Amino acid sequence: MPISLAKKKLEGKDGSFIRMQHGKYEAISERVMQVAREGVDVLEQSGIDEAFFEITGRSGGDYGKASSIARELKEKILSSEGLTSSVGIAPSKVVAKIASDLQKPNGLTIITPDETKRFLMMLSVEKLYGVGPKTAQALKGIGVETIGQLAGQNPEPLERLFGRKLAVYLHDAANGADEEPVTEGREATQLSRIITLKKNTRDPEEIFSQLSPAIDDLHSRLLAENRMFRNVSAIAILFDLSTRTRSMTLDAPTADLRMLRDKARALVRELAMSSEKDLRRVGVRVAELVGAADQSSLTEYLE
DNA sequence: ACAAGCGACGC
DNA sequence: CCAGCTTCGCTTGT
Repeated sequence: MPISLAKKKLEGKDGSFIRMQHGKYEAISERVMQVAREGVDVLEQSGIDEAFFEITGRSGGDYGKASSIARELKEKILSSEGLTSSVGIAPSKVVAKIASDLQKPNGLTIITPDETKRFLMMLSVEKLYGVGPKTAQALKGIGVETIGQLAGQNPEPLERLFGRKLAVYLHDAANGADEEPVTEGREATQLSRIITLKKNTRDPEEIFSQLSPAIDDLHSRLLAENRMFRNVSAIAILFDLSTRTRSMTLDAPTADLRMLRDKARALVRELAMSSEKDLRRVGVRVAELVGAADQSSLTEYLE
């Protein structure tokens, strides 16, 4: 059954993409999402300034109705926050996403099920969400540059090139057969901080001292969210932009700052000493987070 | 099954 | 474009 979806982007009144301090941006984005939530069935925030909406229920699958809903939404965001937004309505998330990018400042683009195939056909494969430079290059290697060409490919050779998951996704998406549901946002599964070193170096002490404030910052974020971690990583980006990581999993989740600092220090040391090249950026990451609402799962570890 | 490491993508 | 931050899939090893 056809589904209507939309996605919006925060724009200034003049249509320019707004830039401002981080906290402020997040606060505004949150208010916009709040406004939007009232007018849709399901809202899936993706990134700071975008969201997918499910409005099949409210529109009854009628694209005319869907477009009035979108117009109301845009109007509400404009009057309450002074921001324009660009919206795409389509039968699937992939197509809605492309549609929303089509007319940039203050746009509203509708692609009905009938139009979907034709709409996709002539577009470059890079327009597909999930297809970046590497995948596009690989596709070009087998003579595929448009979504139409991709739609006509056999799944098998694609699978050899890209693996099962991506191959199936590419095939479905190109054929407008993507049926990814719009899902309410989940909690983050990992948190990280990364910094750029003042000078490229591989001296462990120097690196750790520059990383130190970021570790503390990460920890306060954890505290603020009342969550614990069970996995710690150190991340290094070398001068040639390649990435190295060292990670370790703990026996049980913790939120202890000392633990975080000690593990991070050891991991950074390992990274720095095993690297043949100087490091350009370093970071720390915590993963396998368990939250306050999830605190009961702690008992599972103890049993 | 789990852990570690890497790379690609996107905002 | 870059920096900073997420998420996911794949591969290898135990």
